[in-house]
Amino acid sequence: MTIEPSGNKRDGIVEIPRKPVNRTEKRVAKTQKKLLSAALEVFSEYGVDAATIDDITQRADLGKGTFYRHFSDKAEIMGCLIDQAIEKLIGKLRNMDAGATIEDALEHIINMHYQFFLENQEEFILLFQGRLFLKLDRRITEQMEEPFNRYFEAIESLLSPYVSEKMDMLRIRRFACAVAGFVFGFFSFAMIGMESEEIETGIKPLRQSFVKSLSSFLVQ
Amino acid sequence: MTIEPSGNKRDGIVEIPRKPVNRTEKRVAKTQKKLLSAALEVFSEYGVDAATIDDITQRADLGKGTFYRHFSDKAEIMGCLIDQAIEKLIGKLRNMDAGATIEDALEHIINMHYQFFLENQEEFILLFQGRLFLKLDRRITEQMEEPFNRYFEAIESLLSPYVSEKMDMLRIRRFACAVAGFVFGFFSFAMIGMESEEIETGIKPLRQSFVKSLSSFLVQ
DNA sequence: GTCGAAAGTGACTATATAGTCAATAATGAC
DNA sequence: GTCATTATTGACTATATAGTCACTTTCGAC
Repeated sequence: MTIEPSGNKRDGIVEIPRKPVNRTEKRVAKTQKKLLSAALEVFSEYGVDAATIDDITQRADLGKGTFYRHFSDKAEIMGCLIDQAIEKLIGKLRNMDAGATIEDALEHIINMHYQFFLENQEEFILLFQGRLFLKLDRRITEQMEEPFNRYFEAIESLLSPYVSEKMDMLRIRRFACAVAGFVFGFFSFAMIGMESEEIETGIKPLRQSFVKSLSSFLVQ
Repeated sequence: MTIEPSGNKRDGIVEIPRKPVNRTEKRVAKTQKKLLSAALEVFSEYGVDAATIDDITQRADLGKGTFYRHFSDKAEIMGCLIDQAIEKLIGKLRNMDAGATIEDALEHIINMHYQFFLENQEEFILLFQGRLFLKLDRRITEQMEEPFNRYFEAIESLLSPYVSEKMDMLRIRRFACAVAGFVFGFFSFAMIGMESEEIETGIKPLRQSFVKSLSSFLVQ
């Protein structure tokens, strides 16, 4: 049983990860999972750049060689984590009640981001770090942009029912940027001087205002 | 003439940087400036963690030892840059026309952020990176938080004239977080899929809506 | 011009990290 | 059980970076 070092979802063809059947496959899956969750912890604690492979394998309680059997380098495991996090966030966005108004839809989007932020602070930090890779290194960026585009597309498809035919994709993209920016930005800045409960009570009235602004922007 | 390696504004007492008088002082000032601007470039290109001292000194066309004569390490020069950037941003915020309405004040805040973003993309990236140091390493964080607090206070003092007496500081702080979050977040995300002109046309209607919502939030 | 003091230099050392690989352990097929 | 296959290991090498320091250059006082 050989593991393709770069055999993850990010290489064009999506690999169907069929359920592990025997002990070896289970062990491999368990090892990969340990590595991924250790990397997530370490990346969000120290930052992606500052984190070392040794940090990851020590946190995972595995030998260093094992890391290189599963991932070719730090960028690859980072890519997998970004993918995972975005999928989780998109999953939350998808399950929306039918027959919702546009305000409902917007509330839903913001609430789901908030929930994601509360439940997955490490992933939240990771996504924001990933976001900022943008200007940092073009090579990593291009590899990174694809999952973010899927994220924007998820927001767009949620909102397209409410949007007039004439509104072009660019306009919706702008809108998605604003939502993502507001939600991520608010929580990011809120972290500086606010306790968790404060964030909750603080975001509520702002969220209402924001929803009003955005819906009037969309239907205009 | 001796340079205190940690003799910058960040250590409690604010040092008055009197104008250089002789050639030596001019040379020192020039060297420091070269180091700072090289560091700014390098940090925003590669990321603070990934950037090395050699990157900085090579970019500045100076010997490595010179760096250590002016700054004790990377964190210190980073601190100076954050300070500088925040000061620049606060400076922009301050010069507001007297007799402005609350909508004017909000517009002004958002416009100044936008201008800062356009004119100082490197600083913008740096501040956002600094912002995220939060969860990454507590030691660096505490050193970092002080300028961000000054930033929040600048926003608060701009808005306090319009706010009812009963509104407590915490509430205003929340508001400042939301504004900063929205503006920084929007631009950060906008970078992913938008050209510069698109950002400008994209932000405009959102800004108007946002201002309306926020002012009603403040005066309520 | 001379001289003392401070700024600037870059080769050097010490250290930390990435990535390798020969050896070991676990597993499945028979 | 035996054996072939493959996952796992961690000591090892190669390399990159932080930080130092003896030396050179620049400057100002006289």
